[in-house]
Amino acid sequence: MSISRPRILVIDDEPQIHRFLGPALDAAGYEPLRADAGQEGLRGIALWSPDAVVLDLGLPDMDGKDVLIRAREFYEGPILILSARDREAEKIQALDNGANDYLEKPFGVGELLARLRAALRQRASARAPAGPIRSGDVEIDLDKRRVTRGGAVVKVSPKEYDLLARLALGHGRLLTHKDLLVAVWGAAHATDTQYLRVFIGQLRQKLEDDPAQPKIIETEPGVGYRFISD
Amino acid sequence: MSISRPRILVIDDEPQIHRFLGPALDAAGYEPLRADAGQEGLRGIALWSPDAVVLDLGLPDMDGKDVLIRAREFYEGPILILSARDREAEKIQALDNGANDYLEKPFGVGELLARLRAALRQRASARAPAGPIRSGDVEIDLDKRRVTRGGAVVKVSPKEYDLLARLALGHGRLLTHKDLLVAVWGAAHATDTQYLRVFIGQLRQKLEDDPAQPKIIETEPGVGYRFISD
DNA sequence: CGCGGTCTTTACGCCCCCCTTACGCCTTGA
DNA sequence: TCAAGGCGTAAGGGGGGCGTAAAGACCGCG
Repeated sequence: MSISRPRILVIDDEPQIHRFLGPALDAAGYEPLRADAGQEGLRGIALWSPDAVVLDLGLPDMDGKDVLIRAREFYEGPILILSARDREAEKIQALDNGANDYLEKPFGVGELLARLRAALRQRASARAPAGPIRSGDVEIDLDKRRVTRGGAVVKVSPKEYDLLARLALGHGRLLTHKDLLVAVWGAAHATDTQYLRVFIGQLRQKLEDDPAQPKIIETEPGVGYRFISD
Repeated sequence: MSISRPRILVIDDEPQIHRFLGPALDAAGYEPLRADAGQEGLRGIALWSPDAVVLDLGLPDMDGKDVLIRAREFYEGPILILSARDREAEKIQALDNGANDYLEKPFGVGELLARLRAALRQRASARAPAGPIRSGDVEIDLDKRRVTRGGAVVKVSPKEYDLLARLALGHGRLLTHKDLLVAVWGAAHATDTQYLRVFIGQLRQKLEDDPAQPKIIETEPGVGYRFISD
């Protein structure tokens, strides 16, 4: 059983949805996260790796269907769809695109929470272990959004933290340049690998014993980077 | 992965439901099983261990809610609830009693099938992912994109890795020169077999005990190469 | 308006990866 | 026995990716 509360990312452009869903999730023992558009939502999934996602299909910047498809390329957790429309074809399409459930608006918040519980239940065993991620004397506490080294707090800028968090969530898996760029800078900068070189360098200066011989953030030439955790 | 068609048990006392759901499931590639009452349904789950269950809450002999609870004592597969009533409290109760999904009647058969696919899908993806591929003391972890030999990490370049991964995925099958060249270098270099000789040689230098007597990557003269896995 | 921190952009040297060429060995068949 | 072709190995050169430094741009703040 994890110590921290399950994180639920709500992707919706309507403020009133957030206004009543946020407190409801909070009261039900979850930690609500908020995104108001598709791009922001995708970055939220990549950066925070929530335990479940609630996605409204009607978004201002991109089609909710595409958000779903893109999210499924790297996210395996439960995704619940909200939609005002009740066309059956849309339901079928969403479910076949990887959605776990589909609710029509207006919906009862009790039903939403119940469906969320049902979706989380079957993923319960597959949940990522909570707590800080360690690599040598470096600790990354995703809940507190804090990085320490040998117990002392390391000052990291927002972008540095986002990049480090995304790497740490990989758990030794290789993350491609594109993965990292899209997660931290958005899809518009998916090829600006120079950003990565600069920020990876800065992180190594702050975290590695010998930045020229990195042991925490490894380079996989031509492909990407990986975070080595204990 | 089962070869036979997924078995779907439908527990419902209304003949017309079976009459149109049975053929629909059959046409969608499933093997429909039928039960007309609660007791019979529970026996069916225990005897046939279906891949999923569709359960109507309105049954003649016992409350559908109790069928659900009893079923969950020994059955872990997906259970979809059907119900004529649309009381939210009933939905919540059913979902919290272990149901995976809940549909109100009347429902579209397309939606039911889509929700069934969604429920079966995440069950399939919950299976353990394939582990690393082994050959002697060499391990190739396709998930982490990492190659080790006797536990130590082996440095491989992108092209070397692509080639090795393609070979390893063959699982002992012979892969022709053309197969490998197209996979790694693209169709434009489908005849540059010298590329293969060089890179196969480099891989053998890094992986084989005696590169002159290869045991991991075998040569099939004039045809191609094969990867020998345990 | 000035200032500090952060992000972006440019510049540059180094190293490694990929491709290429060369050559010797082996097998095959005339 | 000799020629031919496929295979394996070695070595070098060109190009591009990587790391690093540092300057310029863009904030929020006082």
